[in-house]
Parts: sequence; C-alpha cells; structure tokens
Amino acid sequence: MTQKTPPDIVIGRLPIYLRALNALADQKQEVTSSYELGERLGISSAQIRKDLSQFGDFGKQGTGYHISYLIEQIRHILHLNRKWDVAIIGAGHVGQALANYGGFVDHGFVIRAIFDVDPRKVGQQINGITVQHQDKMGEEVRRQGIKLAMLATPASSAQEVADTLIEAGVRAILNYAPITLAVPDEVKVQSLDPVTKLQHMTYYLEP
Amino acid sequence: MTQKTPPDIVIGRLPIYLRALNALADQKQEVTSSYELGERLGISSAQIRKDLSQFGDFGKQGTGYHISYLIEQIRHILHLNRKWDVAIIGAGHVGQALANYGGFVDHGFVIRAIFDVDPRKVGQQINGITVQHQDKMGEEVRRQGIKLAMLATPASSAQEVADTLIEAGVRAILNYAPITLAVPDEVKVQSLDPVTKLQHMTYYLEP
DNA sequence: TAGATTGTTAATCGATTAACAATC
DNA sequence: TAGATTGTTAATCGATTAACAATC
Repeated sequence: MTQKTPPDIVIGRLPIYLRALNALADQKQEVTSSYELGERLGISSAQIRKDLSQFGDFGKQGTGYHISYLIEQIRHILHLNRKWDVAIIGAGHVGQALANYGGFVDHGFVIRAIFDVDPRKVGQQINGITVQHQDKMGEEVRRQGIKLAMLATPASSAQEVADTLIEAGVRAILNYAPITLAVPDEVKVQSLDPVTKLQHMTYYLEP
Repeated sequence: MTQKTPPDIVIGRLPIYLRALNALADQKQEVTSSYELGERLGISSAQIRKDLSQFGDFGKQGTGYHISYLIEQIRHILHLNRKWDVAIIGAGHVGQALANYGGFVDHGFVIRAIFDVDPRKVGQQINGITVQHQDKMGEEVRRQGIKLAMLATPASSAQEVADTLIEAGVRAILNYAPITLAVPDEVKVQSLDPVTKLQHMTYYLEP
C-alpha cells in the first residue's frame, strides 16, 4: 500500500471493477482472481492488482480475492455506503430518461429534484417527482444540501446553470450538455455527450 | 507531421476540439490560437498543437488557426463528411431519448431503425421511426449496411445483442448498458453508464 | 506439500510539458 | 519590422507491464 494519493485514472476503474464484482456475486461466485477479472474486463491482471494494492491488501496469495469483501472495500473507498441526493436540471427527453432510470436508486443515488425553465413542464410529475422552475434551483439545491447534479439542459444555458449549481454547493456534475464546462478545481465533472463519442469511433470506420 | 498512427487518446480529443471550434464559428470568429482553445477546454496549448500536428500543418506562425479550415480538416480526419446510419436497440426511456435527440441528425448521424423485444413497443412510432422486433435486428442491420449502433437494452441481454450486431456488420457501439462488452479488436465500443461516472465522482466528495 | 496467486519492484512504454527556432 | 504563434524537440512525468519472491 502506497502513501501517495491514487491517480484519477485508477479511481475511474474502481466502479468498473465494482460492477464486474457485483455481477459475479449475483451468480453466487464467492472468490475471484485478478486474472479472471482481467479476462472479463479486457484489462491486464497486473493492472488490477496494482490498482487495488493502492488502497490496501485485499487479496490472499494462492486464493485471490473474496468477492463480497472486495465489494465492501471498494464501496467504502468510493463513499458508496450512504445515499446520495441528486438534482436533475432539464426535463426534456434526456432529463426524463434519467428521472425514470431505476439504476440510480438501485445504487444509492436518489433523485430529489428536477428543474426546467419551460412553464409547461413545471408542475408535471416525473417518476413521482414534481418538476420545479429553474429559478428555484439554487435555493432548493442549497436547502437540501445536494452535492450531485445531472445537467441535461441545452448547451446554450449549461455553463450558466453549472455556475448557479456550484454557487449553491454542488460539487459533482454529470454533464449531458454538448459543451466543455469551466469549473473550479474542487468541482468534478464527467461528460457524456454521445455525439463526441460517436465521432471518436467514426475515425476507425471505413470512410 | 509524423508517420506513426496517432494514439487513440488523441483521436478522442479531436471531437472536443471540433465542438469548441464550431462554437467559435457560430460566434463568427474566424481565427483562433492553441492558447485560446486551450483556455476554453482546460488543456495546455502545447498539447493542442502537438495533437493537431499529428495530422498536418494546419496553423500559421504568428496567426494561429483559421477556424473554418481547421473544422474542415478535423471533420475529414474523423470521417464526418458523410452521413452515418445508426440503429438503436432498446426502446425504453434511454432508447426513446436517443431517438428524439436532435443532436444526432444535426451532426450527420441518422437513426434508421429502432428495435425492442417488447411486443407493446413494436409497431410504435418514435420520432417518425417504427419500432421493429429485435428478432429482425440482424437482418435489417445487414440489409441497410448499418455500421453504428446505440445499445440501450438491459445489461442482461446487452452482450448477446452486441454479438448479433457485430455478426451483422456493426463496427462501432455506443453502449448505454451497465456492462463491459466483450468485442473483437476491430469493433469499437464507447460506454456511457451514468452510474459508474457518478461513482467515480463520489470518491472526491466528503463521505 | 505443490500449485496458485498475490503485492511489489524494476523495466518499459506512452503521454504531457517546456522551450525555442522558424516564420508568418 | 516587431510581435505573435506555430511545429517540433528534448525533458519530464506518469501509467502499464513483466517478473518474481512471498505466502496462502
């Protein structure tokens, strides 16, 4: 176990390991190895061992890793042993799909509020949550102490919305808007613009 | 300009540069510099110059880059000077949001088919496209020569669907299912599971 | 015990940055 | 011309892999 704070790229792989471990646990498997995990994920076994060893000695020589124990450890590292409140901004098709997706609550992410600027959307219920006007966003996010937001507005308003969210205490943004957000260092952003992902892949296709 | 094939990580940044350049062009700006672009994107100017120089000499000393010319060059590199047909698999909330998202057609990605296994979904129209039964997927994808697919099925069937798509000629998959897909080297996958992205960020939040 | 697999070290590989001559 | 900015080189930094002693 090292002293240095682990690189972000390693942190980013932990949720992938966790997902694979959960799948194995669902199949009632109790033990796995860095080799088996690597096979499943297309990652070298050495990398998996090195990544995990940054956080502790979770395995046993000759045996491998006890799955439920490793799941618990990774959940602890990633701060997943609690529920996280989340706000959605934008109640268009993307915002609605997010609000209706069951995977969030299954993993402890609880949608607490949805905001939109469209008066026809405000007051509507989506998956049991009433859409509020975006003017209330800052106040409501602060009141509820929400730290996580999913941004599903048009690109044109995304930066302004992000600024307001951060001002209100949000510290992590899942960004669906097709724009690079400018945020302070202490705020994390993960972007999910599908168009840029498609454009990355067309490079490799026959023109 | 180098001879070696450029690293994938560089290819992945080109769509980001393109997006920023398009935004500048929309504002009627005609010329930019690696410094300005870097400021906007939170990337060093050296990296931008190095990335672009892998593909050609697109700039002018003392002046910078002519925006419309650079856009054209990057579009060419990424094979974006044509339309790409796309299939969506899964007509749930995510599949519907994808089918309704105008950003795809704006960037030359044309949704040609939507598939689902649910008989209640089959026959429905989503954004003008009739949902077909998933049993027809392989045949239809092959018939239309579709190379790009967006996978929005449950995790439990995602691998099987991917196998069928690849068998039918698909070479790039935008994967919304929360699973790591196993695919041959010649097939590209970009994954967009929002839960793993959130879990990456919670590491940095107060527990 | 014998076989398996970890955690770790050192070597390799790759990506980013700093610096600057070239030149528009 | 003088100032600005590119493209490129070399240096630095960081990530991955190979290999193996330790040990379950």
